[in-house]
Amino acid sequence: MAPRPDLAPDPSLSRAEMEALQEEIADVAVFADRDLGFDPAEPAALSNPLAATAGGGDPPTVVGVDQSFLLTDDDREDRAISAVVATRAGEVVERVSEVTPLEIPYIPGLLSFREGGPILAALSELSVEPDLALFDGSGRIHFRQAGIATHMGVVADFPSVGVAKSLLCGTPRGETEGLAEGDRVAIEADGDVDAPKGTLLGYAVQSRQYDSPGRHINPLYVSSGHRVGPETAAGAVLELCSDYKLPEPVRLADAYAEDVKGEYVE
DNA sequence: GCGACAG
DNA sequence: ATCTTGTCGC
Repeated sequence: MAPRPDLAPDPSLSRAEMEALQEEIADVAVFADRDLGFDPAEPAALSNPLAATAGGGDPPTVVGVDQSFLLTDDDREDRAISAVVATRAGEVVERVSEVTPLEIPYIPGLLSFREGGPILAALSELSVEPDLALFDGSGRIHFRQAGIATHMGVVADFPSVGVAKSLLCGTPRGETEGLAEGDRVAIEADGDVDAPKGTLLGYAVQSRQYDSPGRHINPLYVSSGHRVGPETAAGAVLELCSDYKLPEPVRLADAYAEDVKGEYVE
């Protein structure tokens, strides 16, 4: 495979052109493990220093991507702060951020056309090569199987995973309320998705859960972005969650994006 | 017309 | 996403 800058999100396209581009993205995307820089059977190498060193070579580089926003009255001068944090065996090795003007409003299903450009701008400042990139949003769990994680993975050509806090589309194969920590429930294609009904799109993943009843934490919705299969995606996210609901790289990117925003306000 | 969806 | 106080439970 190779990077596909020609498929980068262009905010000036018409809605129909955006949707057509997403169909093309989904067409070239690989929703299975391919050329991974780590062993999917040993996800511990992603966060555990001991397991990471065991193999002999360099520990895989895992990056988390997230954004914060500077919103205005009329949403014509909104800016996005994109943050990327790179980790290796659980340690931060690099972080970059970029402030970018936003061209279009948020439209469900077309998120990557609003936020994708800003994210690519930040990624271009990164000096390390990601072995895995985690995004705040959907991957294959998308109407046209081309969520922001898939779009970014295909354009930059690195393994990517979508980590969403709510379900965009698709149907869980079972109950997703009050799951136990480590549980996963398959999300399959339904009539709203451009894929054969029943196609496995991803998993509801319970990364954290309270011990006692009463209150419960909602699961994350994890899906393949590009070059990662659904099981590996779910396993990687669980491995990368230590003490919080979000996988560490994404949590760190979220905090960094908030920090940078703080320098523009208050 | 009804339904309705990441960030 | 962002704007915000209090409040529940460990």
